[in-house]
Amino acid sequence: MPADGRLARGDATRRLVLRRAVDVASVDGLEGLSLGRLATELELSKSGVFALFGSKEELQLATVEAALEIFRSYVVTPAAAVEPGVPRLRAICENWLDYSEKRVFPGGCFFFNVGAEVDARPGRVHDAVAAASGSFAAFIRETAVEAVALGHLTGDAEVLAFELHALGRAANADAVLNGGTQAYALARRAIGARLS
Amino acid sequence: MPADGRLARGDATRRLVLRRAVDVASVDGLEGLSLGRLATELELSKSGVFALFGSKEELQLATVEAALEIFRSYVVTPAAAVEPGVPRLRAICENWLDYSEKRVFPGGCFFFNVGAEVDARPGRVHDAVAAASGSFAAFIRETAVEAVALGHLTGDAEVLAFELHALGRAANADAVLNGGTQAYALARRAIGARLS
DNA sequence: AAACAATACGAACGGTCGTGCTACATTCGG
DNA sequence: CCGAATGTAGCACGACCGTTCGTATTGTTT
Repeated sequence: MPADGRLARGDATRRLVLRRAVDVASVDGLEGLSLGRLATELELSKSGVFALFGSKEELQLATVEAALEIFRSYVVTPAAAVEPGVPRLRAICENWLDYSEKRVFPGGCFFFNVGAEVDARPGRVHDAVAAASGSFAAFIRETAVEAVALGHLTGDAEVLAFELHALGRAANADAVLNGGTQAYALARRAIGARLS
Repeated sequence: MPADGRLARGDATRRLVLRRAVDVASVDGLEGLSLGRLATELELSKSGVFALFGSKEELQLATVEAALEIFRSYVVTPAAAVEPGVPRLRAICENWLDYSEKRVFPGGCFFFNVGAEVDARPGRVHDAVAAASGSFAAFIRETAVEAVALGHLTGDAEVLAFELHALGRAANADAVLNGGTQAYALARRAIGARLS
């Protein structure tokens, strides 16, 4: 069962496809993903890629899942290892800004772009993206609540979490749309003021 | 020249098409706009719609222009009539949140969705969207600078403008993606704290 | 060794896309 | 009133889409 060469090979191709898929989707959206394009770029057959996922929607869902794993490994997991309260809050914001600025995905934050794409369209893809986005928002919120409980901060933790999340996303949006890094500097100043 | 029945008819059809186009694009994006779909929904011929714009890119540019006019009439123009400084800043934020919440465009803020779609793709459409978005950001920034100059507020006007813009967009994003109006309430609380 | 499962392929399907070309009313300027 | 300009329709095109099918290959299981 573990030493199954077929599954191993299939998984390797799957990973290859998904690595490309998340990059494509971060620029052209999940609708801009096309089986033919992926197959051509990776020198695979279109039907082979299709067979790997079963349908375009399944490919989209797998792409969201793959992007979530990358996002977690860059932003959430390292921040979760930092001591609770304001230090962890700072880590979340800084990791996220870095993740956006370094273009872990070439189109900027994957979930920002894809979220805006599917926000007004019902379906399983929408739900998957909303769940991923919501779980990150919850992580910020819980950390903010903790920071207040620990006496690191005063005020409304929910509003603070909303503000921090908003500032990061705005920096990503402005930087990707207009180029330059000025937006990140503005966000860092605003976040710093909120967490001092 | 003014009493040109042909041009009048052409303009009327053009307006008809664009009104639908902005609604479609706010949900499905500028790439989701298709000549065939617009023609079918409006009971026109595909080639007729095509001839009206000359190319899909021209249709997209005209759609952005039409959306900008609607945006201005709802948000910018009424706010520009309010006395400068903090009152005008409040008006901008409140008009914008209303514009998003009332779903002037069915997919939420047109420029938020379309901006995320074209942000990482070069071209004339990208430039048009970036210019529109930038001019609104500049309007907020100038109003914030004025508010500081008038002594209504202290602090960094650029950062403040960035924060206000960020809070509005985040409210739009969360509300459209997850439903409900809680995000607007959070944004209003945060904006109120920033402008008191 | 035989039966089976999974990868990957090439070819083809019906459909939609953007884009031309042609044709025909309608309405204009002279 | 006539020729030109214009709005709109019909039709066909090549390209690409997601999907299906048949098939060769390869690894696993019994």
